Amino acid sequence: MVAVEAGVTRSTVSRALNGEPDVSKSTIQHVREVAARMGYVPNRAARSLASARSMAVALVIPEPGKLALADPHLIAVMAGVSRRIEQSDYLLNLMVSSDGASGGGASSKLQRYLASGVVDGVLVASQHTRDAWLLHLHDTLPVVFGGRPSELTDPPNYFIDVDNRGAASAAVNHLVQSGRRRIATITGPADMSAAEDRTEGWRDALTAAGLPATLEVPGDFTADSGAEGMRRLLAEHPDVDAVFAANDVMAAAAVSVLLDAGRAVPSDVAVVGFDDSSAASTARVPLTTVNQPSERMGELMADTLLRILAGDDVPVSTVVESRLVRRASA
Amino acid sequence: MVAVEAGVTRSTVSRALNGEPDVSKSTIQHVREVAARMGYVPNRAARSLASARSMAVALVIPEPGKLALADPHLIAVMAGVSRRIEQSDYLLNLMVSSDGASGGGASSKLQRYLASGVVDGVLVASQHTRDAWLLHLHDTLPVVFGGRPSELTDPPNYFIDVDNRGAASAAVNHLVQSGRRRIATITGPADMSAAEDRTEGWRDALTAAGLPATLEVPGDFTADSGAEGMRRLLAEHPDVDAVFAANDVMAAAAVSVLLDAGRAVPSDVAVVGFDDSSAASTARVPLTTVNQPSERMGELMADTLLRILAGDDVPVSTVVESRLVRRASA
DNA sequence: CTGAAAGCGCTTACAG
DNA sequence: CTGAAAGCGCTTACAG
Repeated sequence: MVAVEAGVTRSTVSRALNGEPDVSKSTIQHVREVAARMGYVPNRAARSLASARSMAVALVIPEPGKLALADPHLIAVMAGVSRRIEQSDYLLNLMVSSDGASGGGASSKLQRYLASGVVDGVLVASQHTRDAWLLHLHDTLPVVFGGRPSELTDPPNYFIDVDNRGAASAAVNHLVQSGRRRIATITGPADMSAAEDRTEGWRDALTAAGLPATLEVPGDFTADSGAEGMRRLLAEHPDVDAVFAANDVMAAAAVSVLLDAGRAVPSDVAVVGFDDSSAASTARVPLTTVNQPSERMGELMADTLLRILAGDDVPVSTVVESRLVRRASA
Repeated sequence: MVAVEAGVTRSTVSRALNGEPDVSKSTIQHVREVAARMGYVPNRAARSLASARSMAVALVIPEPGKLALADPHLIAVMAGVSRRIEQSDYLLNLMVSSDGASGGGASSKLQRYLASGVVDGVLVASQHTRDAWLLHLHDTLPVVFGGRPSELTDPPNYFIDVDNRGAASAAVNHLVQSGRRRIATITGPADMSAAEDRTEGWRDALTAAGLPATLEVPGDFTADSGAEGMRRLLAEHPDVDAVFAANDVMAAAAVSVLLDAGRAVPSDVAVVGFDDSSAASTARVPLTTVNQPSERMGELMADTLLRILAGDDVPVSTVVESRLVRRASA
């Protein structure tokens, strides 16, 4: 520590720079001036080692990079997380895991990283049942999930979410109210709670209306799967008159397929999405969709983690408002 | 180090785990087994401190989070970087800086981080002249830029790029060849070399064709600026018959404004974009645009940095191929 | 309010 | 091929 040249010991310098309570104002002032003049920046590794805190948090996205970054909702969550963390003293460590298989290569690489002390806390952007190990990560580190984890654990996991089931039900009910009778759904990946809940909501609304909940085709939140799902619906159920897609990306793709097949949207087939992400407004027919405050949710995730790290008491789950946004597609 | 229980010293454990050359096969095997059984993961801070290497690299995006993550080209670059780094032993540290001002708060926070030894190298996703300090970061750390830096420095900076000027010129020439005569441009931010080069390319093509290069309105790569630019062009030059937008996001927004104004695309006004990002195919009229292999460029950036870190000799600049992709808009 | 000293958990010349 | 020892650059009880 060259800053010893300020005329005090390293201990004092350390304390002054870290703004500890019991240091005289004048010393703090002086030390900081000298440090600034010398362009001194404490070595982070040494600091971590000595203080047992890394002052960094990880944002884990357990999806192959390509997929993760193609989803505008996830991107918005990231933006929110990034914004909130930036305002803190913490550093953001992005970790996109391309594992795929259960506990495969990349995933265990990820596990090793998280166990190596590089971060003080973890944010999980989306979780699949195949990534069950994430559910127990909180035995080691504070963790906050975006979206309800796939399973309830005993010490529960913190999470931020919307009422997926209720919101989906309201969206489908809008279709029912506008006179649709053959309402299909293109689902999200079966191993994610948000997707499952949205399908349940679709079923709820149809059942309540006395309509059959049979037109269900699987998707995985990607545009390709949305297009494929829509094609299949048209082939197998040409009389379909409405589609609830579990996210906007799939809804936008479905709209494209419909238009290309000569079906008018919404007059022939109405389409509702979920997320109200950028995909909703740029779709060929602007989407009626469920607004989910994705960026705000990212901020809340980060904020919750930061508060846990600060030792505050925070609620285990935070459910934010969602609402149906009416545009042209339904 | 609890793994001393393997019957050897810490030194040997360290060497075995790090796969150093001069350790007997049997020892390596044994130590690794014991370590795996005990779930031992070396502390990264201690390792960094002792070895003077962090085994992490930073991806710096000197844009406000909102902006950065709204640009599909940058997202693709990120995906490429992430993919390549994932395959290495390095960790990816994402740093989105919202500074804005010259050397302001967030920017100096960023500078401190980079100086604190958290990373062994830096990737810069996009650079503005206002971020001049980035140009000299290579005095301290290996750095690779995405896109030619705004200024030539003496020890030059490494970068990956496309021939923005040539590609833009070819794109505009396509408009000229198809009979357009009043060809406007909506530019990117004036403080970025890629934007400047694309405007030059537009000018080149018009000059070569003996057409006036006067219809130039400023944009900043955002959808809003593209829409605003298009509105302004329509108001001030209602006879415009083609537009070269410096990126797809602006081009897609321009298409929307044109359609809403009752102009047919491309028959009334042709539109060409740049990037061939996801915005090109999802535009209301699929965009004719300059394909830039964004994800590949991200991979190359990462790969170049990794090779520098490995001590290899690498070329200062790598220019990848771009090509005009014809779709419906021009 | 400030010093002197120990220690965080590894790696790495230096011997052997 | 492996040990013993020093040291990486900080923080933090412990005294005073």
